[in-house]
Amino acid sequence: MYEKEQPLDGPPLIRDLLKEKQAELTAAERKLSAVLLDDSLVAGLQSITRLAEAAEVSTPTIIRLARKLGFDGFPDLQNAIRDEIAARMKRPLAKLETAAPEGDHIISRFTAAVSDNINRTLDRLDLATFDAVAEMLSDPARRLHLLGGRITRSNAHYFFNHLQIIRPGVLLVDSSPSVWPQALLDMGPGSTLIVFDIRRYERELEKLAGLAVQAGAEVVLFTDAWGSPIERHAAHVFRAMVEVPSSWDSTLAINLLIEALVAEVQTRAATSSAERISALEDMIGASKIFRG
Amino acid sequence: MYEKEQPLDGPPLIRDLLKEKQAELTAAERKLSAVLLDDSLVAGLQSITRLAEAAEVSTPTIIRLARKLGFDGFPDLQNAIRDEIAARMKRPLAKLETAAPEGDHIISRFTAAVSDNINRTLDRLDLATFDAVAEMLSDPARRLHLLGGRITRSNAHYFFNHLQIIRPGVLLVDSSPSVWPQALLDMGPGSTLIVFDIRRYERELEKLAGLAVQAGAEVVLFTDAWGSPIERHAAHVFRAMVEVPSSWDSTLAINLLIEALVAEVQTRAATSSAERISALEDMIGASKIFRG
DNA sequence: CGCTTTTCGTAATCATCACTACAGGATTTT
DNA sequence: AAAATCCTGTAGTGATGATTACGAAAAGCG
Repeated sequence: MYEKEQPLDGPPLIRDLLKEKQAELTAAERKLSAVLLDDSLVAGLQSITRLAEAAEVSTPTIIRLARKLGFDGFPDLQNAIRDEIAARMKRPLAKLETAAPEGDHIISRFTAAVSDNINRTLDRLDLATFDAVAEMLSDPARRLHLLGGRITRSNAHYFFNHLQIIRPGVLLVDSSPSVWPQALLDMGPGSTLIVFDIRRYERELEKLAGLAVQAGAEVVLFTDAWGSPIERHAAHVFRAMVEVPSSWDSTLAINLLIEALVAEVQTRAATSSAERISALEDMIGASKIFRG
Repeated sequence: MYEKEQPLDGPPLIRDLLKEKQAELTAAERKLSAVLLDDSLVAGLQSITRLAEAAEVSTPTIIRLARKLGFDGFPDLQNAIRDEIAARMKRPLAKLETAAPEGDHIISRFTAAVSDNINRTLDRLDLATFDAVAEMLSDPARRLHLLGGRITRSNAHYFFNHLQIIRPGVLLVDSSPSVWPQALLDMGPGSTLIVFDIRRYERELEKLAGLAVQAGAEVVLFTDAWGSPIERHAAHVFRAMVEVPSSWDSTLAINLLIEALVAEVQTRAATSSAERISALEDMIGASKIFRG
């Protein structure tokens, strides 16, 4: 009659059980595990048939997973889930916090900040700018040059990586300024220079951007909330929030913009890029290097 | 498949339904109602037989109560209870709400997906793994090798970029497999190989990871929800959700993990890395290249 | 490239469940 | 106090659920 208050480490939480055994799970089991974890296990309270449909696996798979976790069968697992949820409902707040990291763990504070950054970045985002840039990047006649700073080099590279596959005429500007003069030769009218410059703005970048504009190129700038000096040269500017509880800035909001742009450009250039991609995959499939 | 988000006052809460009808309930029904209310309705998720036992009433009583509340039968009531509990369990984490969540604009749909990815990635994240890896990466005696695949190369580079500044002994493995044999020479005990491998898993990466383990290195893997074959070699695994409305996968959740790790490693290695950073900044300040 | 092993779903079987019909018993009404 | 009404549980039935056995397909291995 009396419910025993569980010591913190009493019954193993199914959540943790799932995470722990994750490695030994098969593909289908992992799919199921994902569905369970998604809704804080609530999905596991349905009948085995419904759960199977929801997870797109067969009912035996569910039973096998239950057994793997150490339960007798599905009903046994279901009881455990109910108990766990009941326990969590007792102290709604206290228990939830352990589950969803709300503590002082960095990952929590960090995510909160990132979430905030993304929201604010999107609030400030001008959809017209987004569309205009997407349009510009989709024009196969245009030549695209990507340039990043010390930290944002990776972002430029990431963008380059995708654009290069989707369309022709994409170039990654080398990071060492000594070769920039040559790169400038290619930037004339019909060229777009995509620059990344967040705080601890780099003079050299602005210099190059200015010269590119003089040469007739258009500049698209990704910067932070405060705005890099390159803004004056830029035809289009994206301002992203970058502050997080770290000594470093977060470029996640910038990456979000990049990924969204890639998706959009991909869509617009669908036909031609489809060919490029399949051609590329053929090439990759053909060359099986390092097959010792 | 997809749970529709209920408007705040959409479905009448069963709790309230019960209180409302309390007056018209019979003795046995009231006994049942009490049991239900006790455990925040969780008791109602058992089979009708068990619930009957728990409430010390008969099964027909349960059905009659369900009907009185306006439900078709017991399963119908049970579904409502599950939905209600699911709603209450919804992640307390800050929801990333776009300014225009309703628009079909890609950026909206994209952000929604990313937000979901991040939440689900964190749900699955094992904090112990995070801490263990942070600890490992903070050990200045360890040698760190970073390796990415076709797409994830940029992520590896981003991680490398930061780690390199924070601590000594960080290496980025070249992307061309032809030079991997040399790289392998450096990977012995005391080395950590950090691999990124998301779907369209690359055989070559697994090959290298396997050899690295044989040589005595430890492997840390960043992969997607399905799990790269490298998992078997890995001492620590991070699984991130990567699906977005795009032909491409999103590595944002992976980047979040990376940034959080950087923040943590930075903190742990605070003293020594502070020196490194200021030394680096001095160097950057001193060499004013490209100042035409 | 063929073999073995593992994984996964289909289909058949068995158990349990939700529900209905009915009747004993309590409560109320006249 | 007798009759009618309402409440409640027992028992039985159809339906759904959980489980097992088996075979196809995929993955791993030599």
